[in-house]
Amino acid sequence: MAGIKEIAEKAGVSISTVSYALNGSSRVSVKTRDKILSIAEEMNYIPNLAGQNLRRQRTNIIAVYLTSYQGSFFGDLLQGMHQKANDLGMELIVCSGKRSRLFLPQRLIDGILVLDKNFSDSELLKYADQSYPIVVLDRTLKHESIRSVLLDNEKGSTQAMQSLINEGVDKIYIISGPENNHDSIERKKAAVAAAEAQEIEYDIIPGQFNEISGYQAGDKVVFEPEKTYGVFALNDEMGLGIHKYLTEHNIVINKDVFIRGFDRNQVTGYLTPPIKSVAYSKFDFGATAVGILNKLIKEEAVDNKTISTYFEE
Amino acid sequence: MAGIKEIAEKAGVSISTVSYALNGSSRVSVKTRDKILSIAEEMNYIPNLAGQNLRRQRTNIIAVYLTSYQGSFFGDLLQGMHQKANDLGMELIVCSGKRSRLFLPQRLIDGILVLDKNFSDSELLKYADQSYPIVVLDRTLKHESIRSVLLDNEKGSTQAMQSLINEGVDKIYIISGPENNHDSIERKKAAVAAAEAQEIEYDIIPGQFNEISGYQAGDKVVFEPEKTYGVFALNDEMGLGIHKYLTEHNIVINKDVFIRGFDRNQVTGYLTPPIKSVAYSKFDFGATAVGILNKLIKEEAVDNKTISTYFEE
DNA sequence: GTTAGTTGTCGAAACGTTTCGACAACTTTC
DNA sequence: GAAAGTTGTCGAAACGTTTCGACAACTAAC
Repeated sequence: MAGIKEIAEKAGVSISTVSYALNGSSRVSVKTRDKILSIAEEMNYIPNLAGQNLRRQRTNIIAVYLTSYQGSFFGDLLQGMHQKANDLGMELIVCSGKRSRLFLPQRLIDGILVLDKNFSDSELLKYADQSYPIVVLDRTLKHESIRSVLLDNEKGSTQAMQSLINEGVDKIYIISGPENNHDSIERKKAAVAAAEAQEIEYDIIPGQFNEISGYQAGDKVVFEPEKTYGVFALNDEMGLGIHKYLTEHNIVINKDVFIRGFDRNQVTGYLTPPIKSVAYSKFDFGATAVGILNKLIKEEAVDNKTISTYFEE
Repeated sequence: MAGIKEIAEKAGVSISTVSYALNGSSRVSVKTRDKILSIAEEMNYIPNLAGQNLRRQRTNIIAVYLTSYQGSFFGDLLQGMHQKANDLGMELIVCSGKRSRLFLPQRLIDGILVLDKNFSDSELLKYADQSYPIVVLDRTLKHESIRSVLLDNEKGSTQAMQSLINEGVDKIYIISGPENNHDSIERKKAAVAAAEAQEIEYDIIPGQFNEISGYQAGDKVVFEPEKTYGVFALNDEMGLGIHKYLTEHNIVINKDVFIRGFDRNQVTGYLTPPIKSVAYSKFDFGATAVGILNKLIKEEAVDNKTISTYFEE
C-alpha cells in the first residue's frame, strides 16, 4: 500500500528525493533524509520488487535447480549456498521442474546454479548464449558465461581403493554409475587406475547411482570361500543397496567383504556396520558455487573450482 | 531483449494488440493473432516478469519457508507441494532465512507456506493483517487469511501406544518434544490418554525432537531385569537417538525394549532392527497445503485440513 | 438510407521504482 | 561584487506490461 509516492506526499518532497534518501544517496541533505527515513519507517514502507526490478534490470535473486528434492544429500549443500548468498546480499531460491526454468529469461533471477541432469546441456548453452550467468555442479561445460564446480574425484577414488587394498582384499568390485555422469566417469577412471597401479584384481559392475542398482549388483558378485573381497560403490546410494544385499545373503561385512562408498550419505553412518565413504564438505561445495556465480553476475573474472575430498580410516 | 514493443513494430500493429493477442483475448482477429503469435515465436519472446507483475499485481509464485534444508523429511513434502503448485499453474520456490521473508510484502510472491518455527506467530499475524494468504504446517493460528494443515496426531499416537501394549510391555516411556510444539503437545496428550485408558504404567521424558535429546533420554530410562519396556519417541529423530543409546548399552531391542517413533523418517528403516514408526503421506501433506493456499489466494472459501496417519505392524 | 450494433484496432494511462539533467539557492574565490 | 563552484531539490523519462475507453469501419435491421 504505502509506496514511495505516499511517503513523498507526507514528507512534502518529490518522489525522486524520497528514492535518493531511501537509497542513501549523498545528494539529499541529512535533514530531509532523516525525515524521509522516519516517515518511511512509520509507514512500514517496503519497496515493491516488481517496480524495482523493472527499473533496475536486476533482482539480486539467484536460483538453484535440483532434479528432485529427494535425498538427504541436498541439506548441507543448500545450507552452504544459502549462507554464502546471504553474505553476498543475495537471496537464494530453490526451484525444480521445467517451467520454473523460465525464471532466468523472464528476468526474475540474476543467475542460476544447476544440479539437475534434466536441465540439458543444450538448454543451458542456449541461455549462456544470451549471457545469463550459470554455474553447473554436475558436469563440465565450456562457455564464456558458464563455470563448473567440481569434486576431486580422483583423490577420493584413489584413497578409497587404497583403503580396500590395505584391508588385504583379494579382488575389488567397482560398482559404477551412469555412463554419461561426470562424477561416475572420473571416479571409475581413478579407481581402475589405482587397481592397475597396485596390480590388484578388479571387476566393474555397472550401476545407476541408486539403491536398487546397488542391490542388484550383488547378484553379479562372485564370492569364493577363503577369499576376501572389496566393493567400491561409486556413490553411497549404491553402497546402501549392496550393503542390504550382502546382509540378506549372510555375507559378513568387514570379514568376507569390505565396502567403500562415495559422498558420505547421512544414512551410511546408521547402518550396521557403517559404510566407510569418501567425504567432502557439501557446505563448501554449495558456498563455492554461489561465490563463483556472484562473480559471474558482477562480471568479475573467475575460474572453475575443485572441491577436495577426504577419506578417514 | 525482444519485448512486446519489438513484436508490435515487426507486425505493424500497436502494443496493445500484441498484448491482447499474446493473452488470447477474443478482441483481436484470428488473422492478426496468428501473425503476432508466429512473430513472437520467431523472436523467442518471453515476457518480462517484472513488467507483468507490476501491472498485474500478481506473480503466480508461492514460497515455502523451512527452518533449514537439513533432514530428509522435506523431500516428499516438497515434491508434493511442487507438483500440486504446478498443476494449479503456479511456481513454487523454497526459501529459508529471515530476509527472504520480505518476498511477501515485497509482492514477489502471492502467498506462503510456513514450516519454520523461526517465523514467529506475531510476524505471521502481521502479514495476515495485510491480507497476505498464509498456510501454516506446524501450528494452528486463527486468522481470516491463515489456514493450517494438521496431522492426525491423536490417531497415530494412539496406534503406536497400542502397538507397544500389544507387545506386552510392562511400562512405556514417552519421549516428548518441545513444550511449545503443536505436534508434540498433541502426540503427548494422546499417548498419555492411551496409557491411562489401558491402565499401563508410563513416564514422560522431555526431549527436543532431535537425535541428541533422544540419546540423552536413554540415561533417564530405568530398566529392571525381567521386565519389558516400551519407548515411544514422539518423533523419529529422537527414536534414532534412543536406538543408538540402547544398542550401545547392550539393551536388546525387540526383546528387552520395544521402540516406536513418529514421522517414518527414511533412516529409521535402515537401522538394525528398524524402528516402527507412525507414517503419513508427506506428499499429500505438501500437496494439500498448496491446494489450500491456492484457494486462499483466489479468495475461495476453504477450511483447515487434517492429514491422516497410519501405523502398520 | 438512416440507425443501431458489432468487430478489430489503437492510444494512453497505469503499476512503483530509479536516475538523468536542469536549476535555484547558496558558498567560495578572486 | 561578479564569476565559478557546490548543494539540495525536482520534473520527467524510462523499465515492460495490461487494460480502459475511444473510435473507425464494417454489418444488420428496419
